[in-house]
Amino acid sequence: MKHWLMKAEPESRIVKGKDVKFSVDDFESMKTTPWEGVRNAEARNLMKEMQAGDRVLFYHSNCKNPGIAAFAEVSKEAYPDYTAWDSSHPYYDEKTDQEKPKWYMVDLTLKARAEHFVSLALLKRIAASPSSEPPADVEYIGEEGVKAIKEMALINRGRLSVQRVEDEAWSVIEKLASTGGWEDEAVKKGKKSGSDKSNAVKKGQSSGMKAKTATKNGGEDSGVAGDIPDEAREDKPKKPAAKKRKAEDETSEAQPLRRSTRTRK
DNA sequence: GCCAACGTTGGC
DNA sequence: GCCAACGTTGGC
Repeated sequence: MKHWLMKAEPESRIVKGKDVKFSVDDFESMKTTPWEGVRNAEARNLMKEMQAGDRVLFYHSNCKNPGIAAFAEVSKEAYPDYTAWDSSHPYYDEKTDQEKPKWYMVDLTLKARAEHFVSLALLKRIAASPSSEPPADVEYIGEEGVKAIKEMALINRGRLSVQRVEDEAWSVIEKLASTGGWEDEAVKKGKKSGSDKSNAVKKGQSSGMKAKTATKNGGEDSGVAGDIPDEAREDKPKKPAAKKRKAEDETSEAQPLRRSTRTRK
């Protein structure tokens, strides 16, 4: 079984007139969701490698408090991302069609929220230890744990929205998420980390990575308010729309047309 | 909102 | 195939 990390944006964002927001609350309410909208070749190729049962870290990206919010699993292996040929979809890609799908997605099923939100700030703080000696508050991860974190793509390859997570890193994250023990630097309301275990997830969403538009039923935020401590919530103004990434794939399929990003010069 | 890092485009 | 210019990601 392999492990992965997939990014989603917890904050609203309008793309082509639609809010592609998708929160963990939504994820939780729908249980299983297609991870549509990935328009990056490397990320797509990684999704094609995923097997049913593989475990996935659900990551909050591009928000005030980025980090790992939940655990999920691959419930359906790669299949064509039909949103690519839906012209009304935010991530419509005019260059592909059903005859030759270029983009793929998998289905993910939420397994559990992280009891303790594992923030990027924490992971970076751990990774910053020159000696690989773990910080005192998370000393239970040991030196090996520090080394595993240092090697995470999340730390050294920031822009990849779908990444492989090595087994050691996976177990360190699991340990952190279930044990806690550090001061959550990102918490705004003064909540501590030790006592509450639900501080983790709040809303997750995907955007640059997965565009989850369809399923939102309107009130995602309201949904699981119960377990969501406010600290984790982020509210940023929505960003301008159309910013999605659409990297072309270089790898496998040949793509006849590529959108030129630099045409506007 | 700013801007660093990094991926991609596309001229040569 | 190299690499400069330019876009985008995404943390801060």
